Amino acid sequence: MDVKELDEGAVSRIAAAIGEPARARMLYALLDNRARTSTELAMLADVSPSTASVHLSRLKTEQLVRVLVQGKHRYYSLASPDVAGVLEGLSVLAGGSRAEFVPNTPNRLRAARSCYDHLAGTLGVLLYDRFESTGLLEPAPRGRDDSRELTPKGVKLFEAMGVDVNEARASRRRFAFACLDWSERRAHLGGAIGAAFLGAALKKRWFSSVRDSRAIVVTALGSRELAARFGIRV
Amino acid sequence: MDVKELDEGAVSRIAAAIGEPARARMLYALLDNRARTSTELAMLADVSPSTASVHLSRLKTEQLVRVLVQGKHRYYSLASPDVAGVLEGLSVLAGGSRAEFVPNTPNRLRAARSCYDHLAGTLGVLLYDRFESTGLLEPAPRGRDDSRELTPKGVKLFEAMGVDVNEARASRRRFAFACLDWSERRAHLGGAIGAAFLGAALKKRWFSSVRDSRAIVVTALGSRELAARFGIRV
DNA sequence: GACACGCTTCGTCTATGATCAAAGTATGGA
DNA sequence: TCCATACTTTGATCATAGACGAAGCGTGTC
Repeated sequence: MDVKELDEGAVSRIAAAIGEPARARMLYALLDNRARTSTELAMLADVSPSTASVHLSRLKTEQLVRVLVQGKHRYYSLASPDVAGVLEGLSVLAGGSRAEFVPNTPNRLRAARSCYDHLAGTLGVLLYDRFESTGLLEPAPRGRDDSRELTPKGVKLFEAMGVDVNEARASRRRFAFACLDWSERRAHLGGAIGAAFLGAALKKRWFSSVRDSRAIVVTALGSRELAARFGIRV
Repeated sequence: MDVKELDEGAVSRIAAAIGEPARARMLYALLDNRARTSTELAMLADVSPSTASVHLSRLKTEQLVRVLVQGKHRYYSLASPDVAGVLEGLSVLAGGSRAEFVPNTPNRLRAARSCYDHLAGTLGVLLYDRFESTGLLEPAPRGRDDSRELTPKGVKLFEAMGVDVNEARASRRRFAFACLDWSERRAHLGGAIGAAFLGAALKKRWFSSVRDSRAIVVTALGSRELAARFGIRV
């Protein structure tokens, strides 16, 4: 705990805000990192628009969500990765005693997990850093601050490993963005291209997902290929 | 999210259990990793014993606490490090917009934080592993499963760096135990000796604490001393 | 200006949960 | 066996919060 005395009142208000089933449904609906309108969230939470409005007001007051007003629409999204982290932590608790299976492989090979459908964790962060430092990834010329774009070199290498970059680009979701990793406190690659990368790596058996877990393991083949193609040693 | 569909009902019940101020006070009182009796928690939460009993029953039902019965006493403690992690996450949210100051030093020098009063985070885990692998730390011959003991070699090295091992042993708290680090999912050194180690390292300026944060930075001196005395490179 | 849509606010009703005192149960010590 | 202590259970009371329909407000389109 920080030296400052904790305000349990603030903590309990936040927890209570999450603790109402309708609000919980709204928050978890926002975990996919998309903004949603009040009406959408009302439907997802299975409450009337007026009820949803009051709930969203409460979530906003507790700084769990933020709202972007565009004309008559109000787009709600999670306020921060910290909020996502707490929701994730709570979902781990809700998962009960199903302890995560930890395979008997070296830790460095396991320090990854999937974040929704892309790679997070220590490995995800490492790969993101290397993509940027080796000139495969760069800030997108326009769009949100965290938007990213593949360089021509990056397109080439991703295509070479089996990622259909154009398909990822054509996707309705964001192409690439720096998804702040909660546990690592740094960014990993989110968006359609992040998902495509993970999908291709799994398909080529560079990575292996651990059963009943979001943990991702790098295979021996994956180590070799990442070193040879991307200059990344894991 | 795991492939399995999340049970928002379970999540909201857990969050609601935390969300009542009296229960929140009890949970945070348990964050120091000590077991406390029902009567103690009633006082800490400022409610009557009967109210406390009902609240503790609720926390037990949601698997946030566990109870050890000894005679007529019931000792409550947090059920798991995951629970502590969620409480920590909620306290971060409750801290509001006071973003953690991130100094412009290499990440590997910052990957540590204090857990209560001992060292956690990546560095804490690394040190723990090295203490064990270099024969400074071993499972305690008796006591709880997670109890640890310094070997004679360990005592010598800790004394040499300024840690009063006997004072730590005489402390009313546990001497040493494997404190499961939530973010790293592995153990770091908890207990009086863990606190003494961190205290000595700070005093000798091997480590430096980051203002307004629980982050701990390894100094250049610290890197050298850890390498020379413990064979640990960070 | 009129109309439709998205969303908020208001008023009301109902269910739920926190509270404690009193009574009950289990344990330990004399 | 009796008494004290720790804790639980029960019953009653009260406050709070979630629910929605109706009305109101702001925005966009024609």
